[in-house]
Amino acid sequence: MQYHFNEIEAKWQKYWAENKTFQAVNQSNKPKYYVLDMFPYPSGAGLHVGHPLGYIASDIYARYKRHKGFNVLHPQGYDSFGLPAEQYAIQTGQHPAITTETNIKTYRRQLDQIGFSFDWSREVRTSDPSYYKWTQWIFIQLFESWYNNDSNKAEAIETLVSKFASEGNTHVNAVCDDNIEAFTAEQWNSFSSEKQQDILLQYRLTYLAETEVNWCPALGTVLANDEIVNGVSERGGHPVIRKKMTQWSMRISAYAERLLQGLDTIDWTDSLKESQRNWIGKSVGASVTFKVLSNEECHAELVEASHKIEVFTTRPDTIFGVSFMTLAPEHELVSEITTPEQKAEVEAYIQATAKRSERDRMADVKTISGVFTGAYAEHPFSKEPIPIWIGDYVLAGYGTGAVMSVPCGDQRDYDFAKHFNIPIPNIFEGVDISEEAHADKDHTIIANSDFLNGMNYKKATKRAIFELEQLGQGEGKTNYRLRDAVFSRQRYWGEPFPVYYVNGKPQMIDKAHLPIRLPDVEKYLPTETGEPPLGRADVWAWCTETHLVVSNDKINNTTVFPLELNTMPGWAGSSWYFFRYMDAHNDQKFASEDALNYWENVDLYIGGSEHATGHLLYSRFWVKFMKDRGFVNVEEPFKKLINQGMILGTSAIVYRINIKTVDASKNRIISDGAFKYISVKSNIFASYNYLVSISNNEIKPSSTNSGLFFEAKNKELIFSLMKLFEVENEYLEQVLDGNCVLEITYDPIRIDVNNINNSDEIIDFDKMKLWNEFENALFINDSGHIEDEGGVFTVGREVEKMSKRWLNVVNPDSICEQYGADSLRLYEMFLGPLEQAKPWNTAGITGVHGFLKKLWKLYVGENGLHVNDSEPTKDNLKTLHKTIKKVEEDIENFSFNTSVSTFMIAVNELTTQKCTSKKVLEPLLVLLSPYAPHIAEELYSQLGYNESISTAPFPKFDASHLVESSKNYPISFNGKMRFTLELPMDMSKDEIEAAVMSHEKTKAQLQGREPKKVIIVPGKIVNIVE
RNA sequence: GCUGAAGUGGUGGAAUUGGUAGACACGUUGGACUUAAAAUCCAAUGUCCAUUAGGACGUACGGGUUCAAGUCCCGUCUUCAGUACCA
Repeated sequence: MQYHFNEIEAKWQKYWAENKTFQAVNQSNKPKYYVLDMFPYPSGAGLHVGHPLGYIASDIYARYKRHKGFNVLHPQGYDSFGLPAEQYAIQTGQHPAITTETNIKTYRRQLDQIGFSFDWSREVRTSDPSYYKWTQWIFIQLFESWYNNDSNKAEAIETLVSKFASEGNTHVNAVCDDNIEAFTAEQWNSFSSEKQQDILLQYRLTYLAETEVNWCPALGTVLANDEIVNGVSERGGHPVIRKKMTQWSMRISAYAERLLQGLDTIDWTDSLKESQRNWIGKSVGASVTFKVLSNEECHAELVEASHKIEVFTTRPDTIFGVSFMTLAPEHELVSEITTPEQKAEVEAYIQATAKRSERDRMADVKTISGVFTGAYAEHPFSKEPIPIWIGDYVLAGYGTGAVMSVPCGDQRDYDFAKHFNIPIPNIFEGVDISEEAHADKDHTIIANSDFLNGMNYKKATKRAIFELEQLGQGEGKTNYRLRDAVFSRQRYWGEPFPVYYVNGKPQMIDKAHLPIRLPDVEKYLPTETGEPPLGRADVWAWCTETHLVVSNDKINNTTVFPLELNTMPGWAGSSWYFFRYMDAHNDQKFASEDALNYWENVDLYIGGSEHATGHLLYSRFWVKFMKDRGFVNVEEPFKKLINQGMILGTSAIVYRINIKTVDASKNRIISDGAFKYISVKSNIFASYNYLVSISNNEIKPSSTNSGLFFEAKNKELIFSLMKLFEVENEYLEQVLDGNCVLEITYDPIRIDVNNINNSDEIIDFDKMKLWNEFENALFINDSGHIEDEGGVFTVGREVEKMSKRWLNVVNPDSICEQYGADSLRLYEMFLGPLEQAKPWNTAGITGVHGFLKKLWKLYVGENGLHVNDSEPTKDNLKTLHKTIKKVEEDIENFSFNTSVSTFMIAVNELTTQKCTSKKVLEPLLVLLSPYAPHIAEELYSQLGYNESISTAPFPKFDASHLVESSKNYPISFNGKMRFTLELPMDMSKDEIEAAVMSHEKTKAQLQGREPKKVIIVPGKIVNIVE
């Protein structure tokens, strides 16, 4: 009986589906374990072999945990709102829901054929109204919450309202908008409802705010920074302008500190935690207020009270080193403080910066630019006037958009000061600042700084803040880089907001009436007036009497009101989906309390590192919010997280050859295509091996750049090349005379990797000729013959990102068909460490496939099963238990590549041992089952079981089988291993030394010399030092 | 620049605690079986020197610690990823 993987795999996939083998239950005596893959977007292109890598790893772990006696939740679903479906809809008019449905079907088929142990009964889709109903519900909860800094958590907005009503807002310690007016309880109670709503909006965790965005009028949409290249849209090259728009925002900044602290409680990689830390960007320092001196006279008595510049600094200890101030060109005070003499220059500078995109400004770090405003600020302590400059190295969006410049301690300030000849006072004891700024704060003593003299960074900072507070001109402050997150998208294919507007004030629709379904539109583009696509919907108004979405023409602004036209961003649905899997069909709650209490949070989360600062930060924010409001009882969504590395493609390259004769100075081309073949045929392609061989292995053609490959100088070679290319005689003579040079250049051309065999050779030339480029082409094969096709033709290879563009995409469908899902699963793991990026090369899969065949043969012979009840030998048990130990350790460490090797070694050994014992071969199947579940199930059933192998207990490791009686000692001389010696394990050090020293090879090695020292580590090594 | 990861045969990679570097595979070469091919099986395969015995070199580079270094320490270089005028 042979190993018919296709039949076996189809059979077990059907069995698992019919028997609901992997359905998780919400009540169990077993301990729970929750394994989750990052939410996939079902793209139209389907899966390539890179996609399932993480799924295979998590599946192995999930299956392993089932063998270990856990109740495992391992669900899967789709983050099915998103741009590609919308783009497709814009182009074709096809409703995105239809495209999405089709794509999901393809995805599901591809996932099923790989044999994942997903519990599909819990599938969720973000675009399903029964799901986004709860996304809308959470949005409303955020709207109805504020962040209380005193209790350090989010609270219901009612608690804020009652505070306002009883004591006004002056004692409220909340995370809110800047520049909020103070009011008393009486004032609050006398405010109109509209005014009250306006005020509350400044406190809510989701709020409407004016945000500056990159608006592209031609596309009618907002673009992300990386969608803009050189100030125009990447797609289409349309101009982009900065525009203020009213959009929903999320007050994630309220959670900055908790998001930072929480990182210490979770088991994520350092690099991931580090990028979240960077993103949150906490800096501790002080805010300092500088008074602006009046324009007329720079005397302290004439300080104009109305103009103050607030700055944030991490180095209040260096405040006596301030020699100028710099404002961002966009800073609102710039126009007010600029003196008439400087006005023209300042305005020109502001205009020039406005033209540069934010990205350009950031990319260009070298150019120092700025303008003096003519105004001066007063130093809070020395009362000296300080010139105020503007410069585009100060960003409007960070801190207060203004800095106190301390050139001696900050390199950018230093460069600026040098460039504009501003004094650079030195306030560090014994430090030379003639060449560059001195940023070190740990080993530096402050000098020339009045009351800070002689203090170190820590002391001086404390004192400076204290003194600033005394003056009322500053205080200690912690600043975060993390900005509130914009939550509105001018798109169609996303969650609609449950929001309508009364007199322009947002109102939440009552939770009882959710979901608010996405309306139909006849086109998926923005409206002519620049409104989002939902502006095209005819039925998109809210009736407060019937609680229904009604036709727009019923809008009367008394009972029927317009609905929100934006939709939610992609991260809305993905920020909480892991809770929905716990209770996917609940229509009363997003998940029942019982389910939430049982499953808690995700134990193991696997996905790509591209979500480091998006999804993984936002979902942590939402979970913390939901915890605060008592909806869930966990503080973090993902306990352990692993980033799988990208699988890269191995592109196949052929070299298009150009032959020219040029004059000896190489300036003038004498002939370009003066060859018979070129005049007849369009293209000549050379094989990699040919190109390497004619250059005597000196040149390896680059796969990415075209260029001069070869210059023929050698007469013999010239002859052979001319013969090969049938160069016309007139040139032949000139080349031989040395008047001309034969020059060969090449262009690398990628061809489909699926047309390459295991030895990097082209399989099918006819298939290739379907591409224009290769039609009628000629091929110089490895042996140097020009042929229409055929011969051995080796391609060059280059590792690059797997993408259609490079023709290096390998589809798992064809792998499964040719080698089976178990081979695919094993090979993906075998490629290398999970976290590392590594190239895919289909050629190698024969190795793991051969292993599976060998495994099969260990159990099944030509006449059926040859496993029996014979007692295992000592060797059998040794092999088994060493495999158990290694595989278990590997799985716990997510080192799946090494366990595949371990399986290979085990099967090689057991085959050599001719093992037929069920007592060894059965546990081996359980070990293998997480990796290659189909073959494991099949052989397990052939051993006589009617149940699935999926919950068979994981074999117990017994160390007694690994105890060795002897050890093959490496005998080293001065650390170099010379020979090995088999010695009993129970020998003492002295006995070992005696045995080694008396050995003839030792004597030969020493040649009579007396060793200085003999190092013996029993059970490990012997080292003789001469 | 900063942060993180990494650098080992022709290739993917192994060596988890400092203790026989290159496991396990791919590829290559030779052989068996076959009319032939495929499949399968066997053997060799880091580089160099040597007929053999054996020897020298070898984990990006330069130092160091140690009886012993891919592994630890110092310095340098390179690659990849993320991030960036963050005050």
